[in-house]
Amino acid sequence: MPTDPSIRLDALETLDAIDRHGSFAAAAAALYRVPSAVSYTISQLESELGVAVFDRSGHRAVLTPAGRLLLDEGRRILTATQELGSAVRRLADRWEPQLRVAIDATMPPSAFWPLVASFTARHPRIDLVLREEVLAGSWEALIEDRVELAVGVTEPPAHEGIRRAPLGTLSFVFCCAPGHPLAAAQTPIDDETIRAHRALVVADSARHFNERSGNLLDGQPRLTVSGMRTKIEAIERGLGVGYCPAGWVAEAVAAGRLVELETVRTPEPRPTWVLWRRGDRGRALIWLIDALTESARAN
Amino acid sequence: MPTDPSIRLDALETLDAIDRHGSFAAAAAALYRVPSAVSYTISQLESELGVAVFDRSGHRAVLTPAGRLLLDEGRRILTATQELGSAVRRLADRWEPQLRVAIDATMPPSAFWPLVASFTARHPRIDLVLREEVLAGSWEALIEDRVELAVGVTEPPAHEGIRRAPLGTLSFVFCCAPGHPLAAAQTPIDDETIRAHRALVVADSARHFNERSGNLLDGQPRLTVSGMRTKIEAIERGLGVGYCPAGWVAEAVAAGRLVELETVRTPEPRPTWVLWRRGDRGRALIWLIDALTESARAN
DNA sequence: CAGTTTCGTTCAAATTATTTGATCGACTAT
DNA sequence: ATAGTCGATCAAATAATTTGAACGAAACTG
Repeated sequence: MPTDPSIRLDALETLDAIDRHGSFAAAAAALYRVPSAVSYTISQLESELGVAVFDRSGHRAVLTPAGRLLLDEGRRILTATQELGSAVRRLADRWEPQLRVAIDATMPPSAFWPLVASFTARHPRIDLVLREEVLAGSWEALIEDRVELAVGVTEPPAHEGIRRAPLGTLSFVFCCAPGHPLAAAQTPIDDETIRAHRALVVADSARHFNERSGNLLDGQPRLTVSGMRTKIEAIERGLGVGYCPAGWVAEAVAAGRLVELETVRTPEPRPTWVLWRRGDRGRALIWLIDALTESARAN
Repeated sequence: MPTDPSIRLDALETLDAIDRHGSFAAAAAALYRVPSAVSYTISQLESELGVAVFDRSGHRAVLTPAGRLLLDEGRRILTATQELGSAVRRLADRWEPQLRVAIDATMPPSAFWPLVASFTARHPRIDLVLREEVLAGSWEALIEDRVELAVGVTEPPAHEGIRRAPLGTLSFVFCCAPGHPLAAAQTPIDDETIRAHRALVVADSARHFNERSGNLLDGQPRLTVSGMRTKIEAIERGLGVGYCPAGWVAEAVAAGRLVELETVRTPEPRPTWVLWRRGDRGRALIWLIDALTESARAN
C-alpha cells in the first residue's frame, strides 16, 4: 500500500519561499510565478494534509504552529533531497560518496595522517572511514567488502580479483624500556635470551581466518593488546619487549623512552602494499591510491 | 535562487516500487498505473538528474550504482516525509511532537518514572525531554520557554501567565551516615550542633535569578553538588549532612545506609505543584498534567 | 478621510504534464 | 519455435498547474 505522498517537495519549496520573502506575493515574484499559482500550491498542500498551514484570519497570512513545524522540518527534507541529488550526480561521475580504508597497524601514523588531511580538504563531500586492522584483518576486510582499500599490508596472498601497488618498506626494530633487564643484555641478543621475557603482541583483527602469525618465538610468554599504540606504550612501561615498526618507535627511541636492540635474527625489511578490489575504481579511490604510491615513490 | 527540485517524491515512490516488485511492469501494476507511465516517470527522473538510474543494456532494467544510492537514500527521504506529514497532522490535532518537562530534584524518582513509562507507552511518537532542575531552575526553565511543564516545584511565585495544579507534599528528613559523629548526638539536634558539620547542598540550576536558598544555616561549611542523587551518595559516604526529601532517602534509611535524625527546627512539609504556561496546552501536556495530579489525588 | 497600494482568493481559459493504450523489438522459458 | 514478459516509444486523452483578470479586505499615504 504505497501511500501517495501528501507532501510534495515543490509545495515545501513554495512554503519556504513564502517564509523567506514574507508574503505570498513576494514568494510568487521570487519563484517567477503569479500569486494565484502560489495560492493554488499552498491550498493543494493544505487539502492533501487536511491541515491549515496558514492562518488567514488577519490581513496577511501567518503560519499556524503546524505550518511552522512543516516549514522547519520540510527545510531539512529539501536540503536532504538536494544533497542526495548531487551525491547521485557525483557517483554517476565516479566520485563515490564514501570511501572505507583499512590501515594496517604497522603503518606509521606520520605517514598517513597528512594524506588524510589533504584528502578531506580536497574532497569535503566524501565520507572517509578509517579502520585500523592487524595482520590478516586488512586483507579480510578488503575481501569481504568492508573496505575499498587496504593500506600497508605486507605479503598479501595472491588472490583473484585483488590488485596491488607497492607502497614502501616496513622494517622492524626490537625494543624494550630503558629499565628493562634486556636493555643491559649483551648484543646481538639471541632467541633464547628473548624467550625469557614477555613478548608484546598485537592481536590479529581478522574475524575468520587467522592463518598468519607475527614475529613470535615459541614458548615465550605473551601480552596481547589490540593496537600498535597500546603495544608501544606497554613496552615503554616495561611490561614486555617486542619487534616494532621502525616508523612507530623512532621518536620514542630518540627521546630515550625506548631502547633499540640488535638481535641475532633481525627480520628482513618487508615490502608493503596498497590493495584494492579489481573492477570499477571510483575517482576518490584512484586519487588516494595515486597519492599513496606517489608519496611512496618520492621516498 | 531556489533550485527547483530535480528529484520528485513520486519518482522516488516509483523507484521504490520497481525495486520492491522487481520490474517496471510489476511496479506499474502495484501503483495502478500502466507500464508506460512508470517508464515516463523514471526517464523524467533520469533526465532531470542527468544520470542513468537503470542500466537497460540487458533484457531487464537493473539499477546502476547511482540508482542504488538514489533508492537507498531516497527511501529515507520518503519515510521522513511521511513522518513529517503525520507529525503535522498530529500537531494540528493538538498532539505536540515533543514535550519538555523540568523535574525538580526533590521529586522522588519512584514517583515519576512509572508515569514516564506509561507516557512513552501511550504516546510512542512524542519525544519526551526530561531535565532535572534544582530550586529556581524549574521555574526559570518554564518562564523562559525551555520546558512546557515543571513538576514538583515548591512555593512557586505568583506570575502572570503561569498556571498550576497541586501535586503532593514534600517533607524533609535530616540525614547522616551511620558512622558520622552526628549519628551519635543527642536528639533533637539543635542548629548549633548541626552548624559544626559540613552541609551537603544541591546547587541551584537557575541560570539567571538565584533568589531562593535551601535549608541553610549560616556559617555552616558546605559541600555543593549538582544533583540529589549525588547529594545523597555523599551523605552516605559520610561527607556531610543535610535535609533530604523523604521519598529519596526512605530506602537508604530502611537499609541502614543512612540515619534519620530528629532536629529542633524540622522544616514543615511543603505542598508541591505542577506548573505550565497559560495558553494552548497540547493534548500530551494535558494528559501528563492529568496523570500527575490524578496520581497525586489518589495518595 | 478618500485614494492608493498590497494582500490573498477565486474563476475560467491557456498551457503543461502525466497517463493511457496501442505497437514494437528484444529477450526468456517452455 | 512459440508464447510470454520486459521495457520503450508515440499519439491521443486526461489531469494538473499556471495565467490573467477581477474582487474584497486591510494597511498605508498624504
